Amino acid sequence: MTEANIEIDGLTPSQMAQQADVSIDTLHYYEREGLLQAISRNASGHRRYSATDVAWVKVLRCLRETGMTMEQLRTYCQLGEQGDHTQPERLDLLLCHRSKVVQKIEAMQQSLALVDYKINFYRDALSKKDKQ
Amino acid sequence: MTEANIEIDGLTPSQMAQQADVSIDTLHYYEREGLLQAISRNASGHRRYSATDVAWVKVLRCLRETGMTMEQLRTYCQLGEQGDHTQPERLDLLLCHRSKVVQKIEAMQQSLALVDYKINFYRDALSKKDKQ
DNA sequence: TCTTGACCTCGAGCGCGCTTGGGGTACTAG
DNA sequence: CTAGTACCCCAAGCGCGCTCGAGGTCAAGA
Repeated sequence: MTEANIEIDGLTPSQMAQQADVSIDTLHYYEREGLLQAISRNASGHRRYSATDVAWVKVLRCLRETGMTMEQLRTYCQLGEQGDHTQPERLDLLLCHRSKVVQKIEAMQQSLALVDYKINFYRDALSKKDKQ
Repeated sequence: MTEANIEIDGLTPSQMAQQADVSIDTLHYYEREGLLQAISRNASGHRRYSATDVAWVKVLRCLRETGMTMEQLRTYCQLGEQGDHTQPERLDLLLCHRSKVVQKIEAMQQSLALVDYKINFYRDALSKKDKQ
């Protein structure tokens, strides 16, 4: 396939994997787990991903990397499929996630402070040694 | 054992677990993995932890929670045991970890921005619906 | 004396999020 | 016609960081 008709045909699995920065296996896994809906197929049954799919997988990765579990992600997807009337629940889910992310960032920053403290300790110790 | 002689005898495993906010199993695991050195024992072979042990486990947890692997933690401990001449290596290890933590915090903040974007999207959508 | 409960050791098991292996199909270039 | 490559599906496997279970010791309290 040439690059010319990507917009019409969609991305091949390997192109998609590259664009979304995940492995093909992970894409299959997400599909199995209900995180990706109705990926279109070409005549020979091979997947063809759309630009929307790319964007969605990036969102999924973003949520995953900030600690959202597969379970929660599945819930979020299912709510999306049920239509606009689930928006309040989706908002709740995101607010809940948001607060966890904020907590994590704060925890990381605290830990960073300890790491910095230790770094300074070693720097001091080493600079004193140098002087001797 | 009364609380009176903790300073002399050290903390029991359950006291230690509570203080350091980890399970007894985790303490044993860390010991097995070489992250805790020479935990003292009482006459009947039961562990008695010192205040230093508490502090050290807290450091370990802090590093673990910011993504340092058991492997790296083990290296760090082993360097510590080898004496002061390993301080430069320990400093390197912490600097390396520090930069990873900074990266993670930045990634989390980026993800947070996306989550906020989506939160605002739902809020807008819902407030528009309310007006109708 | 008996029970209870906290501790001991060792090895196996678990949960999560992928990842890999095996066996098959389909299109393309030489 | 053949080889190569990209894909398909399914089920099993893996790596990490714990966590649990079984079977035993020990000491205090009823």
